Amino acid sequence: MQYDYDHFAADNDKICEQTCDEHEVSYEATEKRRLLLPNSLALDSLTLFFKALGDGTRLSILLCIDNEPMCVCDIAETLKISKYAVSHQLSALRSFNLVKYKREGKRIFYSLADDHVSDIVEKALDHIME
Amino acid sequence: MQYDYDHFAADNDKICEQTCDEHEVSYEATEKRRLLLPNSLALDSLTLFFKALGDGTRLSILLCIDNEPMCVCDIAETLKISKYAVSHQLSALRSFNLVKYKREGKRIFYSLADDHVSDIVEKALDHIME
DNA sequence: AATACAGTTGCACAGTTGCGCAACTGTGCA
DNA sequence: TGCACAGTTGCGCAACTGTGCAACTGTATT
Repeated sequence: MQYDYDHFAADNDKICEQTCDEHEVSYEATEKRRLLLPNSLALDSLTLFFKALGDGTRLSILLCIDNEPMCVCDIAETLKISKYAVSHQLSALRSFNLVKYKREGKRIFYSLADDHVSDIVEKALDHIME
Repeated sequence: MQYDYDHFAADNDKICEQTCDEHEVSYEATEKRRLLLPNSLALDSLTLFFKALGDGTRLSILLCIDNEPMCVCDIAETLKISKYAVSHQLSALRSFNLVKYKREGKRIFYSLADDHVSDIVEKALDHIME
């Protein structure tokens, strides 16, 4: 997970030959959608958000701790993946404010940062199921 | 965009030493959530769905054609990216049933396959904005 | 103090992804 | 039929990503 905020700003100039005639693109944006114009910061945040969910390991970790706070060790055990993978991905999710955590003795319990993730997963699932 | 449906099934066995004691993970899944157990097919579809949205080019294409159907050429012009990039990414979005299209003369007009995408983007935006 | 366990992190590397290019298909016009 | 435009696609490469390993930190127990 890298934060390529300048991915878009880069070389907008040297676009190859594209000569479609009519460019009266109306682009009537809604209030919110106006924030998501090309190259906007909001678009980048949104991309990063979906990118965070767009990985099997991260997504199953999120679903895993949605029920109840869990420690790294139990997450690894439940999902049958190594503690290294879990820890790496939790650090990615942390840097994204998608999870919160608190230490209890030797264990560190992770849980979802807020309800948005569950909501969005739910909605996405509706889409998948048609 | 690759369809690594067996990514999870692979080597579940050789997990490294992880010896956290209590594994009474209750896992009280909701009706829908039950579909998303680790290694399930639904989880993979969900991952692929978010992966599709987790790219700046694809996401801005989707937002672009959300307002009105657009041809490849105009999308490229509007977003200031090459027609190759647009075409490659549209093919990814197509293979995911996120867009539909119809030919009109030489042009091919792309539009969103359904309303779910807009909804989900809207919700995700709420999350981003806190 | 020493030991053990839970978790993190920098590095390395295999695997993946995005897209430019050249070459292609499909459509319409002269 | 030939040409021009709109769009697609296989290949290749640079850039990125996921995770195992070794080495580390933090906490608790002896």
